Amino acid sequence: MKKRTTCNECGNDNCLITQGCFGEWLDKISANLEQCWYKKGSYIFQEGEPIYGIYILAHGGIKVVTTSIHGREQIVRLVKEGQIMGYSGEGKIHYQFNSVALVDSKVCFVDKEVFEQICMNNPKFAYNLICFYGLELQRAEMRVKYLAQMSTREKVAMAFLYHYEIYGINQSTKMLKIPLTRQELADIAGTTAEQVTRQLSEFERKKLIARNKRDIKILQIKGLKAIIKDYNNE
Amino acid sequence: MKKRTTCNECGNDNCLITQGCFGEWLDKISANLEQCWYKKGSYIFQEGEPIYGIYILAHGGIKVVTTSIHGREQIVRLVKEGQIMGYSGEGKIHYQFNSVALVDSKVCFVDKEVFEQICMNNPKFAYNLICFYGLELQRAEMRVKYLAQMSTREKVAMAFLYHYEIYGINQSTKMLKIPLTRQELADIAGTTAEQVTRQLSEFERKKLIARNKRDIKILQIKGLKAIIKDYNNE
DNA sequence: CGCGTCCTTGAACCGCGTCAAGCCAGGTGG
DNA sequence: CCACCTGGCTTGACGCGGTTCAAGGACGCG
Repeated sequence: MKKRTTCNECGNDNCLITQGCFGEWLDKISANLEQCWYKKGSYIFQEGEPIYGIYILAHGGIKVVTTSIHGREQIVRLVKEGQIMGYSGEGKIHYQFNSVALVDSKVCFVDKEVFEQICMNNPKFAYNLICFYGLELQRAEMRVKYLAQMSTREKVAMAFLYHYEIYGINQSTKMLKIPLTRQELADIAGTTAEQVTRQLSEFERKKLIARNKRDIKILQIKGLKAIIKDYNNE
Repeated sequence: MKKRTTCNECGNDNCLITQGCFGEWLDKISANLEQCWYKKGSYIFQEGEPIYGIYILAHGGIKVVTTSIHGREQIVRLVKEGQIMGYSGEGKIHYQFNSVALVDSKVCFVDKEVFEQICMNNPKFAYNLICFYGLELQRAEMRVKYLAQMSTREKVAMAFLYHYEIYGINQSTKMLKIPLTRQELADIAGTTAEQVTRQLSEFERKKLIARNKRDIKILQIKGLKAIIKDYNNE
């Protein structure tokens, strides 16, 4: 087991905790935090399990995914470092989704009651969280729109850009930081792996991307965005 | 212009404000609240407009909708009385959606700065809002899953149940409280009005619903839910 | 080397979106 | 009162995009 870090030591600038909680509260949270490392492919939580608290992704990458209709999977969200997952207010008491590590990941867990206390006593944290949820909700609503109405080509481009926005690229190689399989891209786009392959071949022919074995390099972000007529980033 | 009501007089049990704010804050909010009545079909806000604050639906029904890809519209959310719409944290400064009254509606508006103050000084309100957003986010993510993978029949059943869950039925007539056109149902389901008609005929043949002119009566909720294999309400 | 996994490409089927025509109810005006 | 028009609803026929099925290649691992 690797070494445990406190919130003060963590150094993750994007963490909602360290951005919104200060002083003694940081110590209190650190004392009540559980940290776990998950190997690539392992589950953080699964559909149907009771909800005991929230998870914060400290390091790595995670997909939130549903075991799904007609045997297919659907990735409903990609989680970025510092973001929260698995909490849903007081209404639901069981997870509706699975959460799977895309790469080896470090995750912090906060108990439900502690979480409520943090919200009630750290207004800055609560406000930041409200903003985060607001944005995430908008993103989800945009995805509702996209999935409902786009052609396969647009959806694949969209999945690609979504992945790029969340995890970014390795500056030196220009390759996507966290590689996804064709099937995983299809699970984001809401289509099949075959269609993803076809569209990627198409994109390569148009010099928008380059493929080296299984790795993908983005050549023209603008070209990809142009595929989706009304894509907006702002 | 109809009479203005304060938060103390409003009597809406579901309002996030009255559930989470108390005493002098209720007075302060009332003093800073703008109330407007919107006729059926008119816009509360439109895509591209700057965001000055948040809207709370006091009475009526509202759809959040996008002018959309390939000329079609997509309803991304139905808003219930007491719920919040139009806020998205500090990142976005323009609305990404249109908001349209489904029936004559009364809406309260709170300025951005006032809203931030409310969040920072009413922990109960902030916590409730976090829970609300968490639930709404889950709902949106479920819709991502549904739209991406369901057949048209399932999507229409889904749209129907969604509408039913949000606005409910008139207890005496058993008709849906807020009637939607075929096109609006299609805009929820992510399909066309023709498909909605076909599926409704099908549902009628199976005695799941009854149609009287344009009004729809639900006969068997369970039957509709059964169409969507893994529909869960909990 | 053999096996499993992932990727790629082609071919065939079919669900659903599109187009078109007709129906019904409500509104308006003569 | 009827004639006419308009907007929403219904149903049928057609064609295309995308899913499915199948076969073969590339790569990694024991």
